[in-house]
Amino acid sequence: MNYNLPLDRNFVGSEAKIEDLKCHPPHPIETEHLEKFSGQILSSEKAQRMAEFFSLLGDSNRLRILSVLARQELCVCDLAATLDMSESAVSHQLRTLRVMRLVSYEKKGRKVFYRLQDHHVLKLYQSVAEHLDETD
Amino acid sequence: MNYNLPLDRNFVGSEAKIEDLKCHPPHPIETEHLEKFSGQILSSEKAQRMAEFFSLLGDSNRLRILSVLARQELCVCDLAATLDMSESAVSHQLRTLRVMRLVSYEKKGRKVFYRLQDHHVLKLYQSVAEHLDETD
DNA sequence: TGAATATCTGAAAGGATTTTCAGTAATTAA
DNA sequence: TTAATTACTGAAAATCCTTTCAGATATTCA
Repeated sequence: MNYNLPLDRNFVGSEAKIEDLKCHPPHPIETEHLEKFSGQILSSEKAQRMAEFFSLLGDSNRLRILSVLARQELCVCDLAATLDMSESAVSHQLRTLRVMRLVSYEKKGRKVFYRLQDHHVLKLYQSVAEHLDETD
Repeated sequence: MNYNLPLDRNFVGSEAKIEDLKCHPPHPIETEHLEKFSGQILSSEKAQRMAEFFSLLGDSNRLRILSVLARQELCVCDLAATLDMSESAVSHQLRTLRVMRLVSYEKKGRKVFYRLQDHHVLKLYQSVAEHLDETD
């Protein structure tokens, strides 16, 4: 991703109630403001857990794995062949998805079949897919 | 396995070819199934765009920035003070959020006030927050 | 039994991302 | 006008992630 859009520095400033928020001297006024809703700011701990969840879906190969498993359960080697990934890479990603309880598995002979476990992600997936369709 | 969700338009794909599958012996039953769905796998291009979107939410500091902006617009230095981040780090993150059109900004004097632009993310945000509350 | 297959694993390589650092520019205050 | 404040930026440092590589184990097949 390349984010190289310059900020528009010729922005026409509008009249504002700057007295509401002043950074200096060290935030006497807005500190009160911030305290008012500080109890509603996402805690670092919860932010971390949410970020981990979103990050799970933040990899194209993991998304493709999930999209295939949404259709049918598959063994590792079929997943690898279907997605054109190495079996080792697929296995590593499946472990991540396994640990985070997004997929479950069942061993059959020397193969291991994986399937979706968390159907909640499908709704997120669909929601974002539609969103991207809209804004394109 | 079909979970009966209208996902078909999300699966624009051509990557699954039965002859690519290399499990030995190839599974007769699964192979038939795969053929049925082979045109519906998430394409690499779309997977990439979806992954970029999810990755945006896959950082705890970006999530905390969004959670604060969900309550009120704020300038960079107040964001930095509130979130205990350097102003530079906040500025870098705001740029990515800006480029991806999740926030907009307005310059007032020497301050730049940021606010949420894409309220779609709030729904995703709340959805995952609730999900994590459930499963804890 | 020995060979082939399927999967998993840790470590290292190779990338990508995030923060810090140092500097610049614009605006305001003294 | 000069100093202070606010925000942005590129480059480097520090982190984090993903894949490859080189085995290891278990299962099936001939």
